[in-house]
Parts: sequence; structure tokens; C-alpha cells
Amino acid sequence: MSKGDETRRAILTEATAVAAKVGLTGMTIGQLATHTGMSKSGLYAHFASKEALQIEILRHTRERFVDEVVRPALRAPRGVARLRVLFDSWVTWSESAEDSGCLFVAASSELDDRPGPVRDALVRDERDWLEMIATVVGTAVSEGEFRPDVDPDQFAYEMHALTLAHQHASRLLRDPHALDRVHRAFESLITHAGQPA
Amino acid sequence: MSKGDETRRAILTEATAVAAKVGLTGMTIGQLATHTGMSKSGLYAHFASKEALQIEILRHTRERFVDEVVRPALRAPRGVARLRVLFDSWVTWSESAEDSGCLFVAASSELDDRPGPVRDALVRDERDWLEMIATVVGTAVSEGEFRPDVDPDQFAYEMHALTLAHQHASRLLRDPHALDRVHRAFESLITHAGQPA
DNA sequence: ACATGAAAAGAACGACCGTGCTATAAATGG
DNA sequence: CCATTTATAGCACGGTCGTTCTTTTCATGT
Repeated sequence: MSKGDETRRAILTEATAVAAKVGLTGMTIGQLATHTGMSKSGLYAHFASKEALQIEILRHTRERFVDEVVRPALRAPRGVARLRVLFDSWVTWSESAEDSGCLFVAASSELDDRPGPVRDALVRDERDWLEMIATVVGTAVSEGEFRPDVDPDQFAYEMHALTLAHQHASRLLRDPHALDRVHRAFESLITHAGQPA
Repeated sequence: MSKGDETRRAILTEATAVAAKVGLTGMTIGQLATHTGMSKSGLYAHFASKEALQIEILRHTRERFVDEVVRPALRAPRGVARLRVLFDSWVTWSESAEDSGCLFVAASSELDDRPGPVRDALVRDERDWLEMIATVVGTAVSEGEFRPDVDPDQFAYEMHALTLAHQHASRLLRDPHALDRVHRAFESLITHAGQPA
């Protein structure tokens, strides 16, 4: 990997952390230059514009998300077991990622009223994520682990709601029971979707 | 009401709408002045600082939230009926408010990593809101409408999760089934907390 | 080791930021 | 209707924004 690509990656890693704290819009080039120890123009030379940088940040984060959340789940057996890994990996991701929670969650409310290519990229990512959950749930249904009347999209919606709530409880409210709460809620989801005893 | 108070209110109303779109931090004085047709300094004279303005925006929004969400619920009979009104009022609030969703939801992820008095004010508001839900749930339990083992705080957490998810589905994803989704999820919550048939 | 191309820095730009100060205009009470 | 308070506008400040252009430093292949 050439020197250019190397620093470019380093910038993106740092930028992801900064963006998670102050938002994709709130993040500034100068701030980023200070954090990376580069000059503003030296840093800026790696990207076409701030908007392009924001999109690259999302792409970079998406790659890491696939590595750390999606891939581990795909290694688990299909159905509920995979769903559990998916959920646990997400929680781990949100706890570890940049010490500032999940960037996608932060960007979601930041960009929901700001049309443009950055928002479009985020919407694609979020749709993919919900679709991924729904697919795994669908397998659990067709394998008979979940009741046949369970709606995979609705389940995905409710499970996704828990990830949003966890970020809220953990990062904003600093609730010491946040982890416990989100796990209990997830177990409740699973239980109610399962076959009656 | 004096002229000053009048324009001050008008500014806050407009500022709330702007803040819901671009965030409390993203909002600027100049932007606000243009929107209200005032000069920057004329507008600024009503507030001690931008930070003070942000806090006033939250206070103003909280007042309206009490009027439009909390009060209607308090007029309903205690227990589950009141819980339903609380939820429905919130959905109505989030659909109507400033055409940009609930400011508290937007501010939650914006401020979760930005310490200071604005964040503190928001945390207070969110805690009050969760406490309010938990209290109503507590009544439903003690009146026997909900099972005695239902944890009011956990229920509040999960119901709050739905409000976050609704904002996400409705404003970011523009999901046409968002309203349907959130209602089904809420009914599911209520059902599972109720006495078994 | 050196020529060549890539990477980083420097300096500058117009624009807008939050925030003061001063002057003008408008509302208010006697 | 006038005096006085109150509300708004004008203007300027130091600073930072995103972005561009030019120059210098560095990495790379032969």
C-alpha cells in the first residue's frame, strides 16, 4: 500500500471518530487536520470535497461494520442462533466503536432532513441493514424456530428500535443498566416470536 | 404581552423549526435572522448567547410538549387508557411538529457526546419523559390491567425505543408503512404486558 | 543516486460565524 | 404629546469555514 493510501486510511479512521462525536456536518477540515497532525490543505488533497469525505467516511464505516457485525453472524448457524450473534455483535460494535457509539445511529437523525448524496448513501446502508435482519428472521420462520405468522420486516423494525434505544440510554442518559435493558428487550422479542410452549 | 416578549416568542418558534432541521448546533444566528426577517443583532439582543438560545429552545419545546402530549394524557382515565393516549399524542406530535419530527429525538443523538448545560437540560427532559411513561405503566400494573411482574421502567424503555424507531422510519427512510409499524409494535407491547387470557 | 511523480505544506480567498458596541426607531406610560 | 424606556438595526471585530493555487518536501523506481 502506497504512502498516500496509508495516510488516507488513517485520515478516514480519525474522521470516523470525530464524526461520531460532532456529526458528519459538525466535523470540520481544520479540526480534522489538528487531530491528525496534518495541514488543512495536505489533508484536503486526499478528497474532492467535504461532501465526498463524508461519503467516504460512511463507506469506510460500512466496511468495518460488515467485518465486525455481519461476518461473525454469517459464520453462525442459520436462524435464531445467527440472529443472536447479529444482535450481540451489534451491541459490541456500538460499545467499542470510536468510544462514541454507532456512527450510523448518529448520522440517521442528523441527515434525516438534509437531502443530498450523503443522506442517500446512509439510507442505502440502513435499508441494507434492516433487510439483513429481516432475512435472518425469515430463515428462523421457515426453519420453524419462529411462528409462521411472524413478520420478518416488523421484527427487523422492532429489533432496530432496540439499537436506537440502546444508543440513547447508553450515551445520552448514561444509564448503568443500559446493557441489561437492551438484552432483556431482545430476549422478550425472541421469546414472543418463538413457538408457544 | 409586550412587544419584546412577542417577538421573542416568534423567534423561539421559528428557531425550534430550524433546529429540528439542522440541529441545535448547526443552526446559526444569521440563518435565524434571515428566516425571521430581522437583523442579526436585533435578534441576538433577545438572548445572552447562542448557548442560552439553545436552552430556551428546549424550554419552549418542552412547554409545547407538555401541552400537546402530556396534558391530553392526564385527561384520560388512569392506566392503559392513559398510556394509549400518551402514545397516540406522541405520534401526532412527532408527525406535526415543525414538519421535521421531534426536536428531542434529533437533539438526543446530536448532544450525546457534547457535555454542557444544553445537554444537561435535554437529559433532564428525557428522564422526565421516561419517568412519566413508567408512572403510567405503574398504575396499569397496580390496577391489575398489566401483569404484576411487568417492570414499568423496562416498559418505558421499550416504548421509548418505538418513538426513536418511528422517527427513523418516517423521516430518514420515508417508509410509507411507518405509522402502521409503530402502531403494531405498540399493540404488541401492550398485549404482552396484559393479563394472559 | 538521481530523476520523476506523489504527497504535504503554505498562503490566500471570500463567506459566514458568534458577539460586542453604538445609533436609530418604535413602543409605552404620564 | 412628549419623555423615557425598550426594541431593533448598523457596523465592526477576530476567527474559522471550505476551497484553490503554488511551492516545497518526500517517496519511489530504475
